[in-house]
Amino acid sequence: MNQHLQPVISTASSRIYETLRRDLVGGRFAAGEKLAINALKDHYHVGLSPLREALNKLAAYGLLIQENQRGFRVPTLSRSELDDIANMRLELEGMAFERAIQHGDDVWEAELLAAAHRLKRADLSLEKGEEWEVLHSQFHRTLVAPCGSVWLLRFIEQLHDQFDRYRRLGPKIPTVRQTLDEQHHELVELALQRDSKAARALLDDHIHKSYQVALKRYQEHA
Amino acid sequence: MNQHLQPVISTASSRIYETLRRDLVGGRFAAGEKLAINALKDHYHVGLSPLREALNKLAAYGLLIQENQRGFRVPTLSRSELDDIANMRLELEGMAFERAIQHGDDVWEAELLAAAHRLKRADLSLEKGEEWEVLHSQFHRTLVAPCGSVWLLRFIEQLHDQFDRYRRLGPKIPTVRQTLDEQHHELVELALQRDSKAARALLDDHIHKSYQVALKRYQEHA
DNA sequence: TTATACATAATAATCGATTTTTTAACTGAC
DNA sequence: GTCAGTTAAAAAATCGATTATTATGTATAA
Repeated sequence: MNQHLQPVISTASSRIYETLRRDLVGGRFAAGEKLAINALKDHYHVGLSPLREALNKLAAYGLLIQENQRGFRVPTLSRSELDDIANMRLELEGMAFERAIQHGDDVWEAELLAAAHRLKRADLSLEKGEEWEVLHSQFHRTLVAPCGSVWLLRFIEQLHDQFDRYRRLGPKIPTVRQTLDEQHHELVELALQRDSKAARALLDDHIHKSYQVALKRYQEHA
Repeated sequence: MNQHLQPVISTASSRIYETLRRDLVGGRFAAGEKLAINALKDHYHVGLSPLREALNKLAAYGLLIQENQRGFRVPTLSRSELDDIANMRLELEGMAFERAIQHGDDVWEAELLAAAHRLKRADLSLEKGEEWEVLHSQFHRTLVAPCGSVWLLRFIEQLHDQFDRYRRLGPKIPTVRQTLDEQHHELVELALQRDSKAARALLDDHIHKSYQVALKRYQEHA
């Protein structure tokens, strides 16, 4: 069932990479903050070499800024960047979703239903911790998975991580969240009906509502 | 004049990164090849730490494949991936060019003309070495620069590097190349006239012709 | 032969220490 | 007091060596 049995073998470097990625996306570092490498080393109990390799990867991925001779910083947040990210999500995820609806087979349909179901269970618990976040990412990944473009999927993944830096700034807003949760199931419905047009429209709306949430977070954050 | 006076300060890590990026894009490594880190270390005269940091960045960027406990490999080439990359270029560069034409100011117009002029001088010399490649990249970067989206530019840059792994597989084909060279000037023309529609159509054609070249290279490569 | 277990060589990953560079603190002249 | 120059402390980058893992070779048994 587990499609990527890759990380059975892990290295210190790959583990700390994944940990730091989660923590950066989850907002456990302040935007603009300069990372004290030695402090990180102690905090995460890793050696300097694997830590630096992870930081280099995160910088290439866009979750850190690297400046020669002065280490690594957490990227700052800005309204204009949030707009940029949300717009790119609209374009790329819309494109991918339409293609996925065209190409997705019955295995995909089953995976979609499964992903939506797992997410709904987590929705109900109202305890939206890291586990909900994982299921939520997984759901959106599944939605576009059979789009046929490896690079498109890669870019979308990257944009999601960037977007979540804004969305996860503050505490959850239950009322808006509920609408968004309901849309997940409607997205599956339209996908199964192969209604590209309506599906894309709903996804656009979904991303736009998420954007409103993220923007609110960002503005209340200051 | 030089807008990014950033890499005045460089580190061993950033230097070897840039060198390896160029060599990977320029096809100086065989597709699928496993990199012998020690050999690289000797060949490029760098230490292990900066080399590994560069390799990690290149893997995150997509120019290398990293497998835990078994180092780094050059990604293989495939028809389907070339198709994917070319399609994504069509979508993203088209989008970016249209936006650039909407937002670009008179400074952009001047830079466009300058970039096209420099490229033409290199075209004429028929000696299309690394210098031509740099000017060519710079031209295409300028074309889309004022599109307003940092992330879009980032993705396009990445796709260009990936595309060039195919385009630069074999020797130049003068006849096709000449058509492509001429299109560069026509692209500037249409951009200055702010004719989004025609400009995008020509860019589509330009990318498509480049794709044909890259595909030929790839097929003759085997 | 073919397969399996073991030993050996090669390579990747990591550690601990050193070197280099930047940042902060200090000093004295104006 | 402020500013340039100097020194001290901190941090980043790099090196050389060690450890862990994988790949290779060889001998032995089925």
